[in-house]
Amino acid sequence: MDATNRTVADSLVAMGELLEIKGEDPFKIRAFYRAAEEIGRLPRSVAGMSTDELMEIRGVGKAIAQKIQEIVRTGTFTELEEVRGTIPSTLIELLDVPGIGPKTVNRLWKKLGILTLDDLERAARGHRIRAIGGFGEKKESDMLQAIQIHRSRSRRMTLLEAEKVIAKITAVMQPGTFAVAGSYRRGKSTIGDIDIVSTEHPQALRQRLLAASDELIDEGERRTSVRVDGQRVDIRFTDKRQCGSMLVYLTGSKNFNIRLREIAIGKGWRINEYGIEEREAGGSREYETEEEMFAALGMSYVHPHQREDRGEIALALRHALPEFLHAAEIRGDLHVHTTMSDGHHTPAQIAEKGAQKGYEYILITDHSASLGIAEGLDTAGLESQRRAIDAVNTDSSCTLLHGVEVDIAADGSLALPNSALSALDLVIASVHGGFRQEPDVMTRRIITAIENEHVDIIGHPTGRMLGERPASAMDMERVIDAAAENGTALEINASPYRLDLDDEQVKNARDQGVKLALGTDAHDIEELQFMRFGVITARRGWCRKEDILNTMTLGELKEWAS
DNA sequence: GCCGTTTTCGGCCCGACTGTTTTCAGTCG
Repeated sequence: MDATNRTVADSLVAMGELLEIKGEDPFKIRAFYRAAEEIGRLPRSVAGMSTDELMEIRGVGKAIAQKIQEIVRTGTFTELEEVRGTIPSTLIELLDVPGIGPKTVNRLWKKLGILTLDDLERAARGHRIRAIGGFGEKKESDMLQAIQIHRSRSRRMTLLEAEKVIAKITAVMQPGTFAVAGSYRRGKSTIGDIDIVSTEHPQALRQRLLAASDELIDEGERRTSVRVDGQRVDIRFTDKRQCGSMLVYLTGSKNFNIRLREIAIGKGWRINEYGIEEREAGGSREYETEEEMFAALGMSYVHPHQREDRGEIALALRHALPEFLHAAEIRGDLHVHTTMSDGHHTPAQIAEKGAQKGYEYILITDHSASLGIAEGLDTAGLESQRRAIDAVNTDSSCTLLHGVEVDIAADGSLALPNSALSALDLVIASVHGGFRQEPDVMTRRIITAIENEHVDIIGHPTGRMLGERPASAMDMERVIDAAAENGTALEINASPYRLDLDDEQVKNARDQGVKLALGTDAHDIEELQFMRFGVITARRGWCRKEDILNTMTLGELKEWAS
């Protein structure tokens, strides 16, 4: 995201958090969060936008538009600094502790002078919390436990980690009685917790759930929450007749559900997880499937991958949702390593696995020699690899294309000469070091690579490693424009540790007519299965078949590259 | 603070679960 937009969004969120602690009007607070969210996903930089232009952004009115302009100029805004003068900013950290909200933070601060996590821990250990009205012993010990959980906070799961947790918990559930919902079902790149809908009886499932989990967080008649491998799992119990509304509710996203409920209000209805009620008449309807519920709202079915309130609801109401990419349309993998750099398998083994998967082609892209972390190929190495690939291709239903993943140096130059690159079928260029350059330097570095006529695809464009390394700061709008101008594709790196570009960047690139290339970055033939994560990310980025290089036939792909 | 196919004022999604102040506020998703 643009660095300025990040600053603006962060300031607006900080304002919201401080106002919550202050006890301001919840709707005013939500307005700040909503505006921050919209700014965060905006492809354009807000720097330099006029008040009128800013007010065209959803959730931005005159007041916030002026605050945004002030943040662009000064890095903050007057009201935020004023609130900071009355409410210590350190209190925001306390909001992250599970079970502690703004009201609690306010009282802890005013009554006990608690400003930090350490203050809170000392107060709880010293049994000073229970002295305030409204808090008892249980609350005190819960807080101590919550502080521990917060400190050892397990970061958000990758999709692979989420699948391990899901496998563990659903192993004790009866086949056909459950469905996984939540952000996993929507295919988000990282997952905070697991949500499951179950039609079993809570009491019947209780013992099995306990046996499969580390800890019971809480349980009621309709919901049980447990911890598995340090991660929260919520199981929501429902009747088969209400499965549809429960799945919609539990799948989210939150903003998508809010929009659905607003639509229902316009019709005089109320949506909840049990179905749709008529506000006046009091009648209610149940939906066994999601499809029936969408139909009742007068919309086409919205697939979970699109349920983010990014414009899909308006299209569904007009029955104008496009057909998005399907996994079956993928004809090959466009980023795979072999033993000739840091991969574990030979070209022959990769071709065999590709054939098993029904692929028409796989693009072999070993690292270039400059790269310190991996044994890379120089010009001579590429020539010998060409012979190895030709030999495999004489006898394989899956054609190996010869490419390279050439390193983009700090100044944007490439680690192999153009003469070597021109002999290849396709060239990926990627950044593998110096991730923390100044945004403008990084932007120019990538654009320089995009402008090289031999470069076909920019690999993992932001360099992020989920939970490990943030995306490099750069002006993605300029990168996308340059890719569009030069006909260079951007990669959707399908590795569950990367998923780079992310879904929103994919959508922005797609909207500008940039082609996207799906590559697993496999270093082992088992990792070719990561393609499914790339397909999901492409779908979340609203890609249709024609936006994706990998849906081309071998002939079309060669034609595109030449 | 935002917003408008009843509205420029008066709304703003909806419910589960917990602890504790026994009827509900706070937190969470």
